[in-house]
Amino acid sequence: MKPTQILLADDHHIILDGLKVVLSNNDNMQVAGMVTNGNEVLEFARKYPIDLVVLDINMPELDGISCARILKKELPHIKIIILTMYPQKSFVNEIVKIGIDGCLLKNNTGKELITAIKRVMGGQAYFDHLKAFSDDKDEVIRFKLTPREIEIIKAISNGLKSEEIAEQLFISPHTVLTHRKNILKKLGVNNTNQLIKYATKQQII
Amino acid sequence: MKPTQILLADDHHIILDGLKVVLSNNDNMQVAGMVTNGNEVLEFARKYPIDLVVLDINMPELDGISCARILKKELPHIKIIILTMYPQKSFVNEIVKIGIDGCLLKNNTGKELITAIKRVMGGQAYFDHLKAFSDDKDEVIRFKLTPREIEIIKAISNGLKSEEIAEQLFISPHTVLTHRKNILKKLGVNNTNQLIKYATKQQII
DNA sequence: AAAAAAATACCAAAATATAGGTATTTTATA
DNA sequence: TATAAAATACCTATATTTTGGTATTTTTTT
Repeated sequence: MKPTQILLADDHHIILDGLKVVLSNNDNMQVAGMVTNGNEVLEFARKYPIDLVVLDINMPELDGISCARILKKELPHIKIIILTMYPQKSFVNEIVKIGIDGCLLKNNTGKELITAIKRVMGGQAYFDHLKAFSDDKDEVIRFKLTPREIEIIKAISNGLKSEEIAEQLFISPHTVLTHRKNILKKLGVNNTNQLIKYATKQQII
Repeated sequence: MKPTQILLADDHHIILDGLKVVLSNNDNMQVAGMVTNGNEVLEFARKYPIDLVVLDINMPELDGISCARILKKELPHIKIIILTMYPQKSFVNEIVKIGIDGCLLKNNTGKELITAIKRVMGGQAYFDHLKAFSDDKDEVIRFKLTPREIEIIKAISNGLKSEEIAEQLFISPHTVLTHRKNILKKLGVNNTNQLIKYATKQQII
């Protein structure tokens, strides 16, 4: 059987190096390429016949999730496994929607990645940390932020005050205040400080 | 020559796995152990004769920097290389003070780690990303936070208000306000929102 | 023991955020 | 084309942070 052609994507070379060696020990898997951002993933996937991509979420230029979305539309036969540092609930929704095949945390052995790849190539989904990722899916959905809200959060985290945000987005300061209220409520946090910590950890910003 | 005995410390197993394989290809280096937090590093180092530790900064229980500090006092012959995700200016000072032997970013090839280890074992320091780490050392020193200030920042990021922080630390609310003022001034940020973003990115919290 | 750094405490005014609402318009989606 | 979701806007009151000061005590370093 032809070995599974795998593309590795992570902006940290040392992780790529590690992953490569881990997978190289396996006869029916071959690392076809290693790239460091989402755009390079697309370029590579359009050019070479790969079977599976291991995608880090946080990459410069084009992040893993956005990349996966494009990839699944353009080349739906390519399997996608997301490899991330932390469980990011904010993405569960997207992950399911896009049709990503597998998800696992970096806090995991190489063996587990191999298991995941095998499972996914066999047509099954692999969400080892399903619990961590979606232990309360409804909650996640309920808390889903709108694009505008994410814009607002980013502005807040940059230290802009409501009035400045309003100017920047050409809307009324009242609207900004409303957004802020909604955001706090959705995320179940009490104030902006908690919001920023949460958003940073969840890598919304 | 006896191979260099190396202890790897990172809270992400997949990185440990990767590092191990990368180093295993080298005859005069041997991975003596792999651990996932600072306390385990200390336990291991007290028990087994290791030559060098590769330390991640961000680990649960006992972080890399604190661990290095203890290690250098207790077992000064052990070389320490810090391996971190981002250049964290806030730590440059500490790194120099503690006498850490090397520093490199995870965004780096395995080859570079091997080079670093060789260099460090040869008695030299290895700060490949010295520039990233300390392109403005004076600034870093000027901006250095006191332990108390870091405590305050953590509390703020948890969403506590000044009064609550005061209660928690058994000090006057006025003192908390003073600390907050000093922190903002030291870090050159305009408000708490910027502070939290900065602190999170720099991984002060 | 002296000097420097860190932690402590207080005052007062101005600026901002938060909490409680209601309500209309625009944009997606079924 | 209905319907739902998102974005918009406003009001009032209270809570909290931020700014600009001064100053003493404790701890650390030289």
